[in-house]
Amino acid sequence: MSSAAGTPSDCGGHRPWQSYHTAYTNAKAGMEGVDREKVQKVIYEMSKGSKYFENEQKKEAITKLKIEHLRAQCAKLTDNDISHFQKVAEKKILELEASRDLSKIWLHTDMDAFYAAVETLENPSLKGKPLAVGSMSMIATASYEARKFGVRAAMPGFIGCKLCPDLVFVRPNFGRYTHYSGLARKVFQRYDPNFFATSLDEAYLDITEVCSERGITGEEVASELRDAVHQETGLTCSAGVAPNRMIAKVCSDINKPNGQFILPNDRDAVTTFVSTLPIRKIGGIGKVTEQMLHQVLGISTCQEMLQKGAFLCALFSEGSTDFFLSVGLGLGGTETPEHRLRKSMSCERTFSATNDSHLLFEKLDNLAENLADDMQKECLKGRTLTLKLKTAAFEVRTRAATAQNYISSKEDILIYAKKLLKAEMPLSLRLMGRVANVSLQW
DNA sequence: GGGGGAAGGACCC
DNA sequence: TTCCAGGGTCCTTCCCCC
Repeated sequence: MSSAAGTPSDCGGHRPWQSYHTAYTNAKAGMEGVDREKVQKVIYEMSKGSKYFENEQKKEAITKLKIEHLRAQCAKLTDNDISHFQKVAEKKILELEASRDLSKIWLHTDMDAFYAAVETLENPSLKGKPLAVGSMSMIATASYEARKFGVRAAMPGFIGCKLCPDLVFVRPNFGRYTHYSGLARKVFQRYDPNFFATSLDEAYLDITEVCSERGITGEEVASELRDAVHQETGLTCSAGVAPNRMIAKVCSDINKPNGQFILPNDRDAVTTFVSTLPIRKIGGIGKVTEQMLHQVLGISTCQEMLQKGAFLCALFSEGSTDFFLSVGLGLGGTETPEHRLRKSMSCERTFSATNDSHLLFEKLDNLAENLADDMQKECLKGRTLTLKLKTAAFEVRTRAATAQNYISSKEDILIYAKKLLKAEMPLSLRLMGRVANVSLQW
């Protein structure tokens, strides 16, 4: 059995931890020099045998089936099919290429280990310590000192403790983060009044105008902006500058923390950049898509999307294909999207698993109250009430009901939520939550 | 066929 | 000791009804 290193056939061998990939296995900034193998092993040892682990395996198996299905479809393609789809792909690539816009300069900023940095700023005694913002069940952000041990966001705290016994925990304090986020956004505003934030610590700025008005380069704007953010907040951030948002986001990660990377508005520079760029770096390509593209078509880098264009056209929907080929060409959004309204509001809580129906209905009552409060604060009403359940085995179920009229009160929410929960009884749950498809009340 | 509703997933921070 | 979150968006598939 001598297959190429790193191929799927390595799975399930004498080093089972190598095939156990969680959301946080992927390398992140600050994780260089971490003994990946050792970290993997700890994660695996602490996870195996748990209900969570079993559910992950079940999901893995489903992904494998999907991959098998795609491979079978691929094998069925005749030479005729392939040359047909080759033409389709070539036409599509030409169209996409024609739409390339190199006239805009986009900047993506990302605060460095934001929550952890804020906590350290507020409590200097934390400085230099491996810090996790979160709890034993989940880490929201890890400081760079903690990342050296393999600790990172989206990892449960108890595993973080095992990797780094001196890990210090701080509970998230969203009020603080919102405050500092506001200070940073004031700076962003000076460079692009229409900037848009994607979270408390990330934003996209169209700096085309500042650059031309002040006769400065994107690089100069980036360092000036990062200085200003540091001045105003005491926090550092990283930045990426590129002709579109997709690439700018990738660039902001390259010299993290407290760094920047500039890609010039030049077609060759962009295509060279994506020629070796791993597809997983692209926003929207996650663990599953990465596996599918790699294990079915052998695609690892963005450029390989173009080489396999015919197969992408043959196997995936038009929307997916357009996206994949755009990635291959290094294309991304260049126009500021219009402001979008919120589409849903939700509230969910995890608790120790129980099948006590009295307790479950009590929790439902609390959730309904919280959700109603939140909705009324923002003057929102919704029509579709979705009850989300997570069983003791980590299986997620959603059950939805649509009301005649728009609702927002606790009582109205409960009418539908109780009905949906009753229909599922009896069962043992560890999480309950609700999502309401909302519409703005005028 | 198309639109709306329901269920499930992928993905992001 | 603890034992894998909570807030979103968008997409696909299926089904029903017009």
